Amino acid sequence: MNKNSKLIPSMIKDQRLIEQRRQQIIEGAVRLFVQKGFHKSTTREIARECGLSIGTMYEYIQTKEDVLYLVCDHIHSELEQRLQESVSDDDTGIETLRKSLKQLFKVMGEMRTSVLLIYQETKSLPKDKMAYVLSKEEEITAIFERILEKGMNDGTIRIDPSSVKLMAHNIMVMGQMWTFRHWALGRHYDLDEYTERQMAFLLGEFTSGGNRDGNGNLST
Amino acid sequence: MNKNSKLIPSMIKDQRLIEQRRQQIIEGAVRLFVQKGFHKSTTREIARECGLSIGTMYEYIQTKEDVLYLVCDHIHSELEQRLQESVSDDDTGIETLRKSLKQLFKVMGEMRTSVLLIYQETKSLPKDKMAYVLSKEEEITAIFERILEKGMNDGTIRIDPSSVKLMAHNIMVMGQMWTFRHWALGRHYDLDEYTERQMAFLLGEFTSGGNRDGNGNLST
Amino acid sequence: MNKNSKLIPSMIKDQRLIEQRRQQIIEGAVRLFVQKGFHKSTTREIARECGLSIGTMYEYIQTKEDVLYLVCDHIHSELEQRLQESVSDDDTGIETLRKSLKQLFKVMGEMRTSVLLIYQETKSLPKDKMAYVLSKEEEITAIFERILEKGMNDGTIRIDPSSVKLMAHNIMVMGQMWTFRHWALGRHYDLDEYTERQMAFLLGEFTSGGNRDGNGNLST
Amino acid sequence: MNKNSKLIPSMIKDQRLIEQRRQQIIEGAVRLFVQKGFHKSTTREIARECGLSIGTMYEYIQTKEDVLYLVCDHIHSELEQRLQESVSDDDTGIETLRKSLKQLFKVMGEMRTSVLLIYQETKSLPKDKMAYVLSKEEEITAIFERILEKGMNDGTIRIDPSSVKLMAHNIMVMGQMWTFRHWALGRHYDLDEYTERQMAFLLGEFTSGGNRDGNGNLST
DNA sequence: CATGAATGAGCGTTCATTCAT
DNA sequence: TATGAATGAACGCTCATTCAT
Repeated sequence: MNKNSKLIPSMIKDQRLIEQRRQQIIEGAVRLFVQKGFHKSTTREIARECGLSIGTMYEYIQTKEDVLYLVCDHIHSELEQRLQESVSDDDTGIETLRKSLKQLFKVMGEMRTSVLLIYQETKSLPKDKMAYVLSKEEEITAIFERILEKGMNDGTIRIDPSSVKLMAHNIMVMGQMWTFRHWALGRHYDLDEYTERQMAFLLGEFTSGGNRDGNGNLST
Repeated sequence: MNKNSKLIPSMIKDQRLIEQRRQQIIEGAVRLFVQKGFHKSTTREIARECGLSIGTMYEYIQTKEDVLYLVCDHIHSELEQRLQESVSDDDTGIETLRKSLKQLFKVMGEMRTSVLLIYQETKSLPKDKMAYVLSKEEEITAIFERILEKGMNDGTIRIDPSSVKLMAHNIMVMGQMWTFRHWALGRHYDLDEYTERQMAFLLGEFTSGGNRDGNGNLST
Repeated sequence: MNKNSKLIPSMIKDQRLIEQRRQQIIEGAVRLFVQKGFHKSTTREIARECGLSIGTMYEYIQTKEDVLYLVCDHIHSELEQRLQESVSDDDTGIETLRKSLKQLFKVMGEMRTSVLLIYQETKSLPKDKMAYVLSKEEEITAIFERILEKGMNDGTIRIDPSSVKLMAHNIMVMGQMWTFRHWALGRHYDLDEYTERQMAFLLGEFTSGGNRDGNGNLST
Repeated sequence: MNKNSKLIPSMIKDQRLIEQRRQQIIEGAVRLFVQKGFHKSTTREIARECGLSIGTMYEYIQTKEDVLYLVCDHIHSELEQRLQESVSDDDTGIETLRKSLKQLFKVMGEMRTSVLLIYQETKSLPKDKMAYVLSKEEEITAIFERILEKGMNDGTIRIDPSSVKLMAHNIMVMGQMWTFRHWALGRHYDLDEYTERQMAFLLGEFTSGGNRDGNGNLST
């Protein structure tokens, strides 16, 4: 992608090759980082896992942190794409929400370890790259904001407008929770149970109104 | 504390001194880790920040990771204690919940950077220490489990019994969210708004019943 | 050599280069260890003496102890080879013994400081490496066992069969003695005198019979 | 002993106490050094093993190497004394030799690990202390020189006068051999066999004459 | 384009020794 | 005399990065 070409200069001219090699790097690095974490993985190990020589790898990146950025960006992209897939213009707001939530939990189940990875290692990114990754996180969150707004517009979702952003974040966090609290949640719930319960929790809020006061009472 | 004395042996005999120096280490390390993170802080920097020589610091710990454990354990302890403070036997379940949630968000506001720290660095702990820290995290979560159960027993909270654990985790995560999503949330909400909205969200669930199906509809 | 490649892994792929650099390391290390001993030599000093950077040196070894092993093994190999050279199938047993003893003392004279080195530092080797070095020491000793047996078979050497092993060890020790007692012996004897006297001592035993009892009397 | 008091100054005035504490240090240190060697034993460990605090220990020594010296000197003294015990003016030369050799091997059997210790660690002593220890080694060797001379004078031992020193060293080395080659010798001989064979070897030489030429032939 | 040997600053950790109490 | 907490120079070793081939 062009943005990466700008954020991460390469010594190589052939854009095709860059794309291909970076894909290799991402795949190897994800495998390794999921196992050992970013800090405990050496550049040599990353290169070996990618099937590249260390010298060749460095033709396509500038620093080890670039690898982490590539990885985070890739996972985010996959996440975004798969969430976007579940959104259809033909559905009502609540219907879209229902489908996208299902998809969210499904995807979090399937990408559990890699989502956990970006969750834990984003902070190791250099300032500029981190800002980029966080902005992507916000974009993904915005998918849910738009769904909520759609539901508000078509009357299928009731929610205080100023809470839309927050609820979108809540949704995202409930998805990620499955990855970063799996050590505890996984002992008590399987993904289906988790999905059903969290959806009930969220959808209850959106259908009952979200017009409650701080005490949980419906405002009149 | 005795547990630390067992988990982290010291060369020093005087228990008082160990307690005092470790407190020094924790304070210095928190300051530094919040600024630079665990991995980018060197042992020499930690020692300097604590006002100890590197040699002296190592009389009170065994490895750099021990410092991280000390820090995590300390923050957890403070967290637990402050949450526990807000729990009174005299209140009804829902009342206790309301107070403890208020306290949760208040504490997360005040300890934001240090809670974020343990949140991000726990994974860098060695296996045995990490297990210990996670078990503490579960203990804290259990505070909310007990509150929810109390409310169920006195009829002030309605919730599916099998969802108690999950909701306790949801509560904890909503608290921590303020620290790890503050980069986004902080631009749109202040802590009071955040508190009020999240409490409304949670208390709505608990008072309306939690007897909804996966579509958010109240079961009949 | 293959055995070293297995005992001491290297990060470098080119076997030629490994051989060459390890030779460099051995030469520098012997020079240094002879001067200062193993413990007082730092890895940086070793590297400097070898003409390598510390990083480069560590591409060819894993630990400082590996250097010691390389050194011990090299000296042993040279020792073994030079002793083996003096053994010819065409000579009688006693003749072979005479020649090999001469060679032994000659070599001990020429390799005095380096033999002293392995003699003093072998004990600093890690368990597995030490076992290997000691087994090599036994192999070298076995050279003399075989010579004695040859002489027994062709009737030129008389010795109690059960003393063969011991006498082989005695021979080896008389060789090494020149290195580790040189501080005293060297003040009274030169190498030629030492050689002649020790040979007379040993050969006297082997020609007169070795059939004496514990009192030194010839058994009848 | 006075010599130690001069070689190793102490902060303490009371000579009795010095003697006693140093005995403590020697006993603890020998135990430790035999197990782990000098270099791998820390001063803290030595102090603990002696039942002294590190501070107290340092009141009676100046450096860690002093401990090694104390140990070497002590073992040497015991060795010397026990050898001296076996020498009686009433016996003939050959008789004295026979008894002292028996005692030598007996003592080497009993003090095997500690003799090995001084044998391996003497080289780690600082120059001046090492010279002192080596001079002690020579003194002990001189015991055998005197025995051999006695036998030459009373006609019970035949040996080339210029070989006396060498044979005394040979005797000493045959004694020490039991300690530093025990890893190999011990698999084939027990101490009694070793003693008998080595005595036969030595006594054969001394009774047959030692008047052989470099080829082992008796000179006419 | 690809390679991998070379580099050295910098890391975590140790431990002989001191000295205030 | 006895103590043990404090010290910091120095150690062995790592690893991201470079660059000659």
